[in-house]
Amino acid sequence: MAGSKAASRRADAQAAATTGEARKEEDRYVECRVVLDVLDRIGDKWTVMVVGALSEGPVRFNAMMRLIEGVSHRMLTLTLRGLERDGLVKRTAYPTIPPKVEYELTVLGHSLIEPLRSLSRWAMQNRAVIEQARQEFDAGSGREGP
Amino acid sequence: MAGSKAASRRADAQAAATTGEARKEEDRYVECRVVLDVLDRIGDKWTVMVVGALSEGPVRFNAMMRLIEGVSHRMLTLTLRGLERDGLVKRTAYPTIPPKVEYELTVLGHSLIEPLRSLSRWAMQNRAVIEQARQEFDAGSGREGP
DNA sequence: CTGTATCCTCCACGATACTG
DNA sequence: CAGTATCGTGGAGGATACAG
Repeated sequence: MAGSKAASRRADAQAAATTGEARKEEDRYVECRVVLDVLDRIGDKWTVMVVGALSEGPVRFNAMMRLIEGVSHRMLTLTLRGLERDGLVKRTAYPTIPPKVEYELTVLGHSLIEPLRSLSRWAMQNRAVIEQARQEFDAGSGREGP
Repeated sequence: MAGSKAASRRADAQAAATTGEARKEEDRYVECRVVLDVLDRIGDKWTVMVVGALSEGPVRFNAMMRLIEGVSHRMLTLTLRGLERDGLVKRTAYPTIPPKVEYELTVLGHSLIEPLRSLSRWAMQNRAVIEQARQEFDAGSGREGP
């Protein structure tokens, strides 16, 4: 059957752009790409912590440094740059001495919190089940015969 | 204010376990850990694709290999192991010749799709805004004076 | 205080080959 | 067909030093 291979999806969809089938294929393809794109950003450990830290208001650079505990100077900078680039975080520099820079979530940034909470809820609800599954798996792997 | 540093949260919460303040602190700490734990699993590129591939029914190993396009033999195995270990995927081996192994989402695995869709929706709704933000950022960085 | 650049380490992942 | 083991490498991320 044509179109079963991901590599050919775009071509297939283009060749038969009017078909409902092809549109569905193409939609799934695009959706996957987009989700992956988002996950590349927010699936990152530090990004989650930064968003969490900013969720209740503006925070200064050094404050976050202390708040997040374990993040390196470099990674915090990079993470904030990434978020700023994507329009999720607003950076405000006050030209004082010493310099003072505040970071805060944009409207877009805040809107991300909701779906993130969705994941959070799932995680909290199922952490016990998962933990148990892990233990059973680790116990069962290696001795299933005599 | 005591407890502002993440490193001391556990100790603080323990020391004043009955305080509402401390409980809130501790809750946030645990929630963060748990979300990070989940993200370590599902934030991964291949994991998302695997869950997607399995979302509509059981699939055999080689079928996924072809379905996912780009995943290596090794990574697919590792990803599936991880998901199986966490109880998100069920592995069924038929002792035929040649061997036939089917993977499918467990109930727990299916329940993950919902929050994943939540993210997906967000991503689809805001991809244009994000893309524009990126272009503006990339354009603005480097020439903001003359 | 905030930001950038440099070096260096380590491990995640792909390629490959072998077994059941 | 499915799974495991081994090796080689690119790049992510920490440490550090310096600049504005």
